[in-house]
Amino acid sequence: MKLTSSIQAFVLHFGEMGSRWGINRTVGQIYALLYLSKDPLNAEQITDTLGVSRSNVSMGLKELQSWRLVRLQHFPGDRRDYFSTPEDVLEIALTLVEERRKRELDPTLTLLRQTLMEPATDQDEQHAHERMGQMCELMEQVSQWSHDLQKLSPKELQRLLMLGSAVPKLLQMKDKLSLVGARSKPHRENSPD
Amino acid sequence: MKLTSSIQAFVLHFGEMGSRWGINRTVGQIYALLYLSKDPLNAEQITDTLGVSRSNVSMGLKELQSWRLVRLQHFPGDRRDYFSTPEDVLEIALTLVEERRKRELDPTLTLLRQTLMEPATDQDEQHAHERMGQMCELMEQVSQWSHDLQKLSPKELQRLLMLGSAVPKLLQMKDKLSLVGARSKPHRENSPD
DNA sequence: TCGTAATTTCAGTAATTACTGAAATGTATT
DNA sequence: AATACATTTCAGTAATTACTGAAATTACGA
Repeated sequence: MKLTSSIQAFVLHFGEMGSRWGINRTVGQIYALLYLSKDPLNAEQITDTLGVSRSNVSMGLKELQSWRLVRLQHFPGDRRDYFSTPEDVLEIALTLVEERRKRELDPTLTLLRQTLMEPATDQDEQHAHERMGQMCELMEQVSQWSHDLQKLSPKELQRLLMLGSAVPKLLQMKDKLSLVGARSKPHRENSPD
Repeated sequence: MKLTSSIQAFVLHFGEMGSRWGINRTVGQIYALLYLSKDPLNAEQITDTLGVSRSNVSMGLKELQSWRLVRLQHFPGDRRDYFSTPEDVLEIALTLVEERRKRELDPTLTLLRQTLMEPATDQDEQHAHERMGQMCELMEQVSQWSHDLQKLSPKELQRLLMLGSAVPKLLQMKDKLSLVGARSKPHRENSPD
């Protein structure tokens, strides 16, 4: 793929942002390239375009696959692997949310749950456990949000995104309506599926 | 501060997760310690507890301040700096969302807006610009969400968190209501402030 | 303004992470 | 089963990031 100046700028930028996003430069650049490319690319094409080693591209593609951010496909009469990104940016974002939850939240959630099983032994630990409990509760909720997001249809997601700060207004509306057929405080506002 | 086994486990865990969260081990450990501590701590106490160099703690605290994740305070008759984290985990989470937006989204958004000002020169670039446009739009929306979140009261935030997958149901409700006093499709569902 | 305590800076070094090239492994074709 | 092509693995090296200790700076009280 030809690197016009604006495409190159984007690719280099993704390389630089990589470290902030928890991936390395090459992985960032590979992703940027695949994201912009009209057609799927094979490893050799990526190698040539980016000017990095073939093995580096191989490792980068494996990493991107572990994030479920690229798709592997084949063409008849060609046994090389071709890679592409999903068309839909919302789908991409959803994958990103899910994978970051797994990597950045779940391990801590596991530790917190384990730790909170044991009773606190002294004063300091008492307080520490309270704090861990608060963090745990919040992380559970965020984690649940992430799971719930995955279930939404693209349409619903798109609407949710556009809502923005209008959400609290919706909540107010809901309150007014609830006054009619009111039940006593439910712990969680989801009705069980 | 005494490191009981569960406190130590938490501190070490935060150190290890640091690299995934975009901070280094020491910064993670310092934060964990401050988060769990009942009272504010000064740099020397942190140094002693973690067994790292005084200068490392100094740099770590600066980093945490740049994230706005710790607060500096003083006690009468003591000129050392004492650090603590906010009580409210929701407030902490909000700060985190805001700072990550600044660091992980805004630079890319800036690049995309700049790039999309220029017209595409050829076929490949044409397609690339369309893709950049899609990404830009999505990032604008996510960025706006982040901004909007900052404006919510703790109460509203708490309710929003508990909503989870019930949000689409709310959307449906809204649709039904909107049928009454319906306007023609607004581009964004927020009413301007 | 001098002395002392606290903090920051920074050059040097340690530790970690990223990348390369060569060799090994896998896979389809003849 | 031999060949050709594609991909992966991995040891060695390069590059980056993290950490330390000493020196410099800052802030305050005498």
